[in-house]
Amino acid sequence: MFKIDEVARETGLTKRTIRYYEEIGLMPAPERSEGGTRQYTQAHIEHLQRVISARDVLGFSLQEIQEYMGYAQALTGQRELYPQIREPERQLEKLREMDGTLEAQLRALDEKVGKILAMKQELEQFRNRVNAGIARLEHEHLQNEHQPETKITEGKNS
Amino acid sequence: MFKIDEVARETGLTKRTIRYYEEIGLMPAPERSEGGTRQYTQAHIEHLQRVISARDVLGFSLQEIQEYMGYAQALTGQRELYPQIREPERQLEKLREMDGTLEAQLRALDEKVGKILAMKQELEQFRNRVNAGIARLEHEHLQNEHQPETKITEGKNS
DNA sequence: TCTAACGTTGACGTTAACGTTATTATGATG
DNA sequence: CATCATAATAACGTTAACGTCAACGTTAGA
Repeated sequence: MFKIDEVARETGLTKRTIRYYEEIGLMPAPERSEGGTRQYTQAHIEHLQRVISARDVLGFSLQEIQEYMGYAQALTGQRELYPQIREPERQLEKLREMDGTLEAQLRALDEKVGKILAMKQELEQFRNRVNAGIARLEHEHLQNEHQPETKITEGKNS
Repeated sequence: MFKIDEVARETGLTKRTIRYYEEIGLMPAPERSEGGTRQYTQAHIEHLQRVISARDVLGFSLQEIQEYMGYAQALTGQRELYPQIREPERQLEKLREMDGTLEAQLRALDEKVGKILAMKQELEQFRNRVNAGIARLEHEHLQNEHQPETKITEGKNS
């Protein structure tokens, strides 16, 4: 059982942010002590780390993360796969819908990876040009150190 | 030469956003007609597409994109590699600094790719579980369709 | 038990990234 | 050259994602 300050240190979030994520439903509300103090579990910390990952890495808005986390929660078993649905036909429908959503999300991730790799290539190309410039300047610098006087003293006398 | 509305259609940005990006220095200010109308070139469009990519794919803030675009601009030749610096020693220093920054950016991109792939794996795992659930339900459904009457009519007569 | 440190709940403030509206000027077209 | 769709500037509005501050309750340790 952790208090909010420890969770903040573990995750790097501020206490305000942690409460805010609970407020907007991005986090399951933790149990409270008799006095009202929030008591977090390890699962809460891991949940927050997923949220951070989605936020920072994918650049998702917190709204988008809510959808994504719906599946992540199910994945970690914090929530049942098909909760209170009794009729098997509705269950099947729901599962097929989830499969479709997941497929779309996976495709989106592939696309992102592709674009990042493209940017990487551009940056690498550019870095090569920079390195070529460095090499050239270093070469010129060497020239100037090995025969510097010749040009300067030239045409003075003789 | 494009007017702002064509640029908007090409890039998918609104006119407001295009002007805003110019305002905060995220875009080189285009030439103006005598009357003051902005006249964009193909280079401007490509520039904007890079900005969009960095914004959407990497989730960068516009501030962060400014730094990134410093290099991207040099890459497309819209800006010289080492502009008005005359002293070769300062040039070398500058180039080495750029190389360092680029290396850091490349590492950051690698890290992002890694995290995305990790998320992909989790989603794929979860999708497998969903598909297993679908298969199970479909199987049960078949059972119910092949021998439905037997149970219902059973015990009626005979 | 008392107190210092921490927690909670409002409530208002802030910043980035635009949207929207109004007013006025521009430019292609019949 | 008249006009009608566009463009520009200015200014205020909006939303997400928190920060900050005040007032008050809780908790753990001397």
